[in-house]
Amino acid sequence: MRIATWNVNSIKQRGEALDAWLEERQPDIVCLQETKCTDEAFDREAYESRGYNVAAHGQKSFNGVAILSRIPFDEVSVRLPGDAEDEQARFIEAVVSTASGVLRVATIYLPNGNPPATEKYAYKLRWMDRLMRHARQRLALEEPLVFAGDYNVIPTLNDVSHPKLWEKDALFLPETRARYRSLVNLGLTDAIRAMNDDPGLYTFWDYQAGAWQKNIGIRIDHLLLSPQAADRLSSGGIDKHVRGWEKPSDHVPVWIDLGLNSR
DNA sequence: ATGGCCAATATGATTGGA
Repeated sequence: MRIATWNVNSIKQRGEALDAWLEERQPDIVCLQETKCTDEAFDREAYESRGYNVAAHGQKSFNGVAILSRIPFDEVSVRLPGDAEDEQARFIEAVVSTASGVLRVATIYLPNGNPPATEKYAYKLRWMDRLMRHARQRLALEEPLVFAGDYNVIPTLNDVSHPKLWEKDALFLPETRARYRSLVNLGLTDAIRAMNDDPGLYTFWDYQAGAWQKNIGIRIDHLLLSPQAADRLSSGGIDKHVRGWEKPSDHVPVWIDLGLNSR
């Protein structure tokens, strides 16, 4: 069972790249962020024709998430619980059945939070608190669970090429990283770090100032696993080469293989 | 890592991204 996450920065602009990458990587389940289109405008058929079931939750212009799955959805729910007033399209959770049992997957687009001294940062921290409460509840189910997405969090010094530059940024502030640690410390496993401790693993390179050419990047796209999922983790990686394609997103896909009888 | 980008929007300037 291959599960991936990718912040595509507009699904309309990324159609060709997404097609090429699906063909190359052959994921069973894909969590997408920043689709930037309404559910009406989402071209479901393009992915259904490739064998994927589609769950989309979008809004006009910004945000927007989706899950593509070769396995039919048993359940789909949108919006992170904990704030009925939150209108931003940042969360979908789905349940699928595998030969090895149930699998729960959520796509997450955690708020950026910049600039820090504003309501935007307060919203980010509140969203992280809600995510932690939700994760605690889901972990109690003791199921294979994957929370995958753009967390907009640089977890450690090992995940950034030029830490000085991010010192005062919402993605790297001590308060942000502490919230993220609390989330992980509920019992989640950062899949990429479980397999590879090397520095220089990035998932995002800014479009500006030649960041990609100079390999100035950060690791902010993560797959967090429940113990039942982590037990089955067999491999995974960051598809860095995709950043070098024509018309790239500023993020690249990250994927894992779980031994769950589909692959 | 700031001279240099990209996407969406009744669009040619502004907002959001990270």
